Amino acid sequence: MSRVIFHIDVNNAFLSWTAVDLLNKGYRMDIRKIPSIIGGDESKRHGIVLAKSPVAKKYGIKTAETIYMAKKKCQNLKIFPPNYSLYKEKSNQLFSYLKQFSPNMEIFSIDECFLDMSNTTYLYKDLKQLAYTMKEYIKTHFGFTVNIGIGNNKLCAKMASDFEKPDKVHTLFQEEVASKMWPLPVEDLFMIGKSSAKKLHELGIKTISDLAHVDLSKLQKHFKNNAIVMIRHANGIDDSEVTDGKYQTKNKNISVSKTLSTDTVDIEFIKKVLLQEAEEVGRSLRKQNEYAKTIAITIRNKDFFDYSHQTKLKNQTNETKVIYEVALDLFLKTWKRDYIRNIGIRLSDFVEDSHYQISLFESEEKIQSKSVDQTIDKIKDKYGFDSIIPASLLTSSVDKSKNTR
DNA sequence: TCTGGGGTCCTAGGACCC
DNA sequence: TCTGGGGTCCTAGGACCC
Repeated sequence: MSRVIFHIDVNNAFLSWTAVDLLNKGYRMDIRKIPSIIGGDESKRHGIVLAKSPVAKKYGIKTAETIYMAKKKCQNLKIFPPNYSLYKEKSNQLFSYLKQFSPNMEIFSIDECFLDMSNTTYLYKDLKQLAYTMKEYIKTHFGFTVNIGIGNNKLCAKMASDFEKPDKVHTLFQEEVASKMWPLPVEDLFMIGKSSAKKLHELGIKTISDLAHVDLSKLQKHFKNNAIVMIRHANGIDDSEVTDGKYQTKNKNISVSKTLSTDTVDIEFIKKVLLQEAEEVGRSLRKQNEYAKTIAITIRNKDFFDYSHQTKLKNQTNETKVIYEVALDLFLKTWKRDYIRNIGIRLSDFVEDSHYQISLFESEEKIQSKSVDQTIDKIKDKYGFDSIIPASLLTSSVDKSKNTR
């Protein structure tokens, strides 16, 4: 019994959603029809392209390139700031609509999901027709367009939704792989990024067809175990399941990082940033009721060189104070005294309970610190993240803007 | 010229143990 | 002077995704 999977992908999600919002607010122009982008704030050194209109694409503008470059390619480019809470809202709207069509939906990102339609054939005679119905409903009721890809597995569905955009339904069934997917350049294949594409080209592998027919042992010399997956993908083979939210577990790591307003060696300033970050990751971890065994700090210097350092704790924690102290210690041990552009904290190795040895008694101080966290979390749940700020942050100019994408 | 942020997964290499 | 091998755990760094 072969499976049927849908992949639904919002066209230029951030830009489309901002366009819909502006139109709702009486803005006269549809920014999808002009050269426009959603871009980060250059003054805060977040100056990259987050999304582009089809017209901007015609100018050669690419996602994730610098706004500086994008402006060079198109003089009259219109730039709009991102609005993450709006995007979350639009995303929820879309997913709650789609969920009615199958009990098995996997949310892949804020603007993409998979629907396993395999066991719905008794409900819908013509699944391709159903996809068109969904697409039209979304367009007329929500105001933005999607691409829907249909295939016998997740990979094919995802590749299909990427074919021609926007506002299209495409199929990529097993028997269509050779005609529809093999002619494409190898870098179009899911999970072939810049680095793999470069190596493949050097090996004379230019198309997905080339990759589908390459000798496994030859490829393994360059890609190790990954070669197997690459060749399977090139042949349209993928056994992975659509995993419903109820099986989707909590995050396996939680991280936060901030690009500073200027490159700095000011340790007092860095301490303030670390404290704020410890508060953020600690809170996220407490929210999923887990404790971290590993804490890491990540540093990016002014030359864009990244380095990191991590440590495994004897006793897992989710306390802001402990996270901060460990992170600061790691930082001081690692820092090369170079000018810092970006600093972050990452928590990983989660466990569900806080039980550890030395349980004869917890120190008074520790119990107090825990109850402080609980109190702060409660207040922030009620009044918002910025309602309580550690005293030492009140005088700092740390950028508190958060990215929810 | 200026280059975000938050995830997942994998691998190389060192430490350590038997 | 030449000197095992395997397993496991850990860290750092990289590739990829949106």
